[in-house]
Amino acid sequence: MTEFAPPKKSRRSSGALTLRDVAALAGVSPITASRALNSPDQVSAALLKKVHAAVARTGYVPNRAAGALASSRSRLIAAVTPSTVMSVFMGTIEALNAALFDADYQLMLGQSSYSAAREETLLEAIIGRRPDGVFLTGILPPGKGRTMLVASGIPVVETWDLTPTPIDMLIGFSHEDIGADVANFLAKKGYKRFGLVRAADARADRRARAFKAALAKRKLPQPTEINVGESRSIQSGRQSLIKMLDAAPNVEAIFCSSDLLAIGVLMEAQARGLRIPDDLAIMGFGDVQFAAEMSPAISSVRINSEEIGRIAARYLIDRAEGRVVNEPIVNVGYAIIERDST
Amino acid sequence: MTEFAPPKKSRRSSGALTLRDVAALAGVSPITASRALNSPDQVSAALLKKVHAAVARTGYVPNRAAGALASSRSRLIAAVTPSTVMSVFMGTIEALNAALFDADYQLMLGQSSYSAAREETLLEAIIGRRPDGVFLTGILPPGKGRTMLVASGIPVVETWDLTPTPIDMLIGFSHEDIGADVANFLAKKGYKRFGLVRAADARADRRARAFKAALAKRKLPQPTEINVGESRSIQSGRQSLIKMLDAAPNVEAIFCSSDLLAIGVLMEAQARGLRIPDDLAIMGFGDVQFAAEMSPAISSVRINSEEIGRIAARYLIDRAEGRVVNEPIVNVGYAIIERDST
DNA sequence: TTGAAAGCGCTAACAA
DNA sequence: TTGTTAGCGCTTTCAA
Repeated sequence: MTEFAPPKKSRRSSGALTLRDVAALAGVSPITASRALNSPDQVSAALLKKVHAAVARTGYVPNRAAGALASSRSRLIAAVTPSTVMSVFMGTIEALNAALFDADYQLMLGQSSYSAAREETLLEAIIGRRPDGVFLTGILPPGKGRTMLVASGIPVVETWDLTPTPIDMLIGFSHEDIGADVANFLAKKGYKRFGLVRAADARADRRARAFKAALAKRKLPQPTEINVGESRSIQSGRQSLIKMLDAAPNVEAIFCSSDLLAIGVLMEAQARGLRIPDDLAIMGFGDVQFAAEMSPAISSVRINSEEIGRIAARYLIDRAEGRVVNEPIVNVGYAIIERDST
Repeated sequence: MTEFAPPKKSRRSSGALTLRDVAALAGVSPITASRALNSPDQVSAALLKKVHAAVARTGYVPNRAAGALASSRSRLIAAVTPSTVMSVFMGTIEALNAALFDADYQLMLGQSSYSAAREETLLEAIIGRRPDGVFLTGILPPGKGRTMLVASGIPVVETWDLTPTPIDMLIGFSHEDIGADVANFLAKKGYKRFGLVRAADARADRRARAFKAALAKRKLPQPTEINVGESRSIQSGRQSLIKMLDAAPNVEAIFCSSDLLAIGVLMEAQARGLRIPDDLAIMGFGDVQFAAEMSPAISSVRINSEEIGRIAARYLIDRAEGRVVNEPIVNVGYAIIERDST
């Protein structure tokens, strides 16, 4: 038995290569190997080269769970999104993920659910990973989940909405302003009888309320409202128009809470031979790619969802690295995009 | 100074509550507290109650990074997906995530890119987290990334394709069979002049090749092919039809590599007054929700993308918990859904 | 610039 | 059933 026998792994070891092995191979101490990988400017060129050679030879990949434990920095960001396959939120998540990746952070994904209990479980699972930041789609209402998150001290960004009482940082826009602006926009075009086709979510609710208030202010009649519940499909848009025409045959302009619903309304209108926008005007929300690609192209409210993701990434990274975020509340605004359907 | 002074945290401590604190509060040893939380049946009812009370009182959330390090089990699954916002892959990821959540696993998301270097960086970042499993959208070609993944020993599922040489587990279907089946399906309907509108990806490529081979076998003329590159929008579908009609004015049936392209082709055809399917038949791929909701409804190839996610979750969890997966290669198949466009 | 010692918060292994 | 001890693989702290 020589002194050069391969290191005996203890019974508990996972058997994988460790920094200690690489350091031994390079003839340096583990801490020097660590520095060579994490802060190379603190290590002399000669040792740096030796360590890199050892890493290349062995294919060593540092264990970040160990690093996270020792340094209290996980380089992990958790995002919570609603579970809607084709939702407008995907653009945000992709932009967020791309920016995080460039800064060597990882994204953990959690799907929020409508059950409060599951939501708490999700938040607890997230906090258990000790992420350096949490991205929330929407704002988190008071409750046990919010309390836990606040208590954890983890930096949080809430998004897609505005509130005077955010947990921490906030990147969004005003749904009230949108509702009012759309009402005024349509009223100025001369429409007088309005319809609302909307999903059952809190943000759509606030847009709807502001829409109605703006009409009232103009002494215009209140809109006929069709609530499609949780569903957000083209199909439910079609059915909504059927119901709408039943309840209000002479409706002139419909504001939909998503582009998908707007497309459904458009298709049903076309199937019935209604001319768009002469017989019926349609306004969507979200401005997803194919709203513009329909014919006639659908007018919509554009949200810069990628920008929300990019700013969120920057803020979360800044906070993770101890920097102060000067403008923790950002209103990214929106734009009414007028196309052929209004 | 009494013996009951609050525990002094060392300078290195993150300051957060630890299992040790909870154990002290409950009057038990840390390992008993650990067992109370992880394997409650090994602990007496009396101590269990005490520990739970202490947890509830303090709001303690275990640090899973520490747990992962000690147990070599991260309860983390990494998924690699292409970065296409509205892709058909989202259904798979959502199903995967939902199933993992129910089993108390977390999902880490990585976006694959077209650059091999970035792909390696991504894989290295993933391996660094020591996930208990890796989900890959598609199959990983030979290269450094694949070598690293194999060397890591982490269970892997490749998906959405079939190959005789998977890294480990495989859940997919045959793109060759689809190409041939679609060709035969359309040929049997009497179409004779074909078109192919397709994105530049390997799987679409194999469907296209099989499509052509099947036509050749039937002594039918080869299709006119329009390659849209990376783009997958409705807009590029529309433009493809313009080019197609330019190159082959009397094309009768077009097979598109995605439903989005098919919708574009459909819209452009309608704009030109072509009757569907009399003047032109259209077949999509993916069978996303709105293919069925267009009018005319678009025929497509249905893939059960949720099932892929569910099976992948089950397999990965089985392997993470030391169980053997008996059928590591699964062909989930597909179905040609005939609607109004063919 | 380099290293030794100690410890991050948890669990495996062993013993009582 | 409960506890003691000794790590998991890394980084912080302090000293040379």
